Amino acid sequence: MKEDLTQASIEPLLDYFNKLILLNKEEKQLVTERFQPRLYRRRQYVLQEGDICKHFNFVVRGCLRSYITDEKGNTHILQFAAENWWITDIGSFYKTKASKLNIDALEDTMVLQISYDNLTGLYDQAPKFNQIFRVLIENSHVALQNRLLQNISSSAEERYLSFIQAHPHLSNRLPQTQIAAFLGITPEFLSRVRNNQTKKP
Amino acid sequence: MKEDLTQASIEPLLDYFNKLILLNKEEKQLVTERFQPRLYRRRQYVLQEGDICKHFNFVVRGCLRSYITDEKGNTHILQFAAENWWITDIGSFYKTKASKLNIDALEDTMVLQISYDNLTGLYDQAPKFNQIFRVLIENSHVALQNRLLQNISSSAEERYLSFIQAHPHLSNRLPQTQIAAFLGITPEFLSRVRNNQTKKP
DNA sequence: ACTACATCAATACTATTTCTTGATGTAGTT
DNA sequence: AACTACATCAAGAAATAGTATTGATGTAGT
Repeated sequence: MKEDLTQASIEPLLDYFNKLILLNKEEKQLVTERFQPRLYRRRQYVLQEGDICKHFNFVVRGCLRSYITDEKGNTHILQFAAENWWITDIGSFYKTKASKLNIDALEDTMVLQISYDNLTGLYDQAPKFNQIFRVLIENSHVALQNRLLQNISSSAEERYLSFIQAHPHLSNRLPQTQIAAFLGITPEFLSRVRNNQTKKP
Repeated sequence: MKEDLTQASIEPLLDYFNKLILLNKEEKQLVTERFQPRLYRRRQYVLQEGDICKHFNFVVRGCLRSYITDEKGNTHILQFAAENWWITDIGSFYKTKASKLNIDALEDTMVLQISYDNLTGLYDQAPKFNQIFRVLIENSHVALQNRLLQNISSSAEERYLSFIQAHPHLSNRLPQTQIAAFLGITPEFLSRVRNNQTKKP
């Protein structure tokens, strides 16, 4: 399964913005100028704990994840970002402070990324992007809140079910180890949960 | 083969320096403060062509390589850096100019790295390090010169033999593709050279 | 005691990376 | 024209790494 990742198309990003708010030609041009394509290979870091997050990343192709590693060495996944998703450490990015998160690639991944300076420049040149990025951050916020609510109120099985409902494409694309780390259970237990599921209905 | 790369020990670096010139307690403390541990995963870039090389890197565990890619897309390896070796683009680092080299990780690799500012600070606080880094750069220079001489004067087979003599541990640790890229031949031809060798003696 | 999970270890599978080999080609000697 | 020292391409084999499954056993909270 070889795919050409070298050609980064800006189209998916323009489409994404266009669905939120219609862009004119100049605005599309600005986006094209200020976003940079970049390839991250599987297992490669996009951001490492302790570093300052320098980019807002839009995934064109592939899949990234953000996570923390606890004292015991267990990793806890905050977010997956596959095609047409955003991922960054917003706190670190806007406040220019050290991040507590790691972001890395689960697959070879092409992103379109924008630096802080380029983003503030974009805001100045086309204030409309303030609104776009506000909406975008709102969306992330809502997703995060749902996830937290899920997490504190449901069993592993329920969380698994709502995960496959919310991300049907991811559930059979990502390794179960990753899904387990997202759900907060062991891969072994996830294996058993899945096994039960297939027997039930 | 699981290894703990999360714990970066400063010991190998202190040992390394100590073998060149004895350090006192304060100097060891300075080293500890000014060098940062950092993990690079296999295939991850430490430095990319066009970027400015920001660090002097000492490999604690793992292996890095520096290389260029030519117009045809072939990679030519300048240097491998395994345990207790240094790797950086000295020109880019000291002159703060864009590098022509790439440096990346062949294995998951823990380095201790020092930034330009921290290094000049170290020179100021403990002038002894001027001498240490001079020696260190001399060593690199000699290695480079030998490599060049080898390269312009020997056949692939001879270069291979002197490589395994100079780096016996690397010759069966690195993939042959990498060694071939270092020797300047194709992996296929290296395979045949090796085959001939085993038949001969 | 029962539920909902964890931990450890062994085994089986799958995918990816690396190595080898054969066939064929070429540029520069002899 | 033949020979040497390499390259290129393609296919398959071998080695390694990553992933999934299962059984046995453990534990904290109801």
